[in-house]
Amino acid sequence: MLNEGAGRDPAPLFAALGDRTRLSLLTKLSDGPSRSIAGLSAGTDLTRQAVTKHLRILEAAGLVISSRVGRESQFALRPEPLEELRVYLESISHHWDDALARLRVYLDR
Amino acid sequence: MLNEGAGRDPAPLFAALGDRTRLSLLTKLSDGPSRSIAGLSAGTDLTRQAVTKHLRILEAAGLVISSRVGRESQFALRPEPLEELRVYLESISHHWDDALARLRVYLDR
DNA sequence: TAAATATGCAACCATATGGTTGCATATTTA
DNA sequence: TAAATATGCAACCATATGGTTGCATATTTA
Repeated sequence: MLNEGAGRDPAPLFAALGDRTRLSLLTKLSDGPSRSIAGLSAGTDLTRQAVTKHLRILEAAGLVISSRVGRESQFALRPEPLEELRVYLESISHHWDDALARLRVYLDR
Repeated sequence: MLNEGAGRDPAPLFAALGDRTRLSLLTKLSDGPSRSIAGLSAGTDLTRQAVTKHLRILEAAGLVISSRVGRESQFALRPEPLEELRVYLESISHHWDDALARLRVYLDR
């Protein structure tokens, strides 16, 4: 059986990524330095408050970090969890490939 | 700006993975051949109906495929979407790394 | 200092989500 | 054929989720 891994439960992380708006925010933040809430809200059809909620969810998942700079809140990407998930997905795929290989050996003999 | 990619919107896929029960089902299915609903429900503290709902969600996301065999429904993993997501996560991380590199060049000059 | 800008917080809302129970139906198996 | 097994479908429920509006507060800027 596939080891669930030493890391934390990946489900909440996937859930944090399971929203178009949040993926879009991460994409914007992957583009360069940190941005303010107003900056991230511009161009969206959502209210600033809605965007703020999404940012807090991303922050709770560890996908972004925020810091107050003057009157604005700056958000920046934290890529570590993305890497964690990448490894996790890879482990499932590999485990599946191994299982298929074993099955093939079994069928061919 | 990071290209959203030629593939479909990854948000629904992430959402499908954003649940402990569903991740656990995928893990079980990555272990080997297909299993019936009853087989997948055994050992869970959920009802068979709840597990069925999760399986249908995974199926709608393309993460598993089902086929009726006699009186039972067999479910098997479909690893392709996992690979898609892996690539997607990788692209965000890479994009971020590139942005950081550019920033560094800018600061150092 | 007064006006403008950038947030934070709370209360509310409609709908989605994760589960359950109850009952019908299709296949096997004794 | 009768009992057991494996599902499917529907109706219901409590709570989570994604958004909004309204108003207060902290910083800048003119």
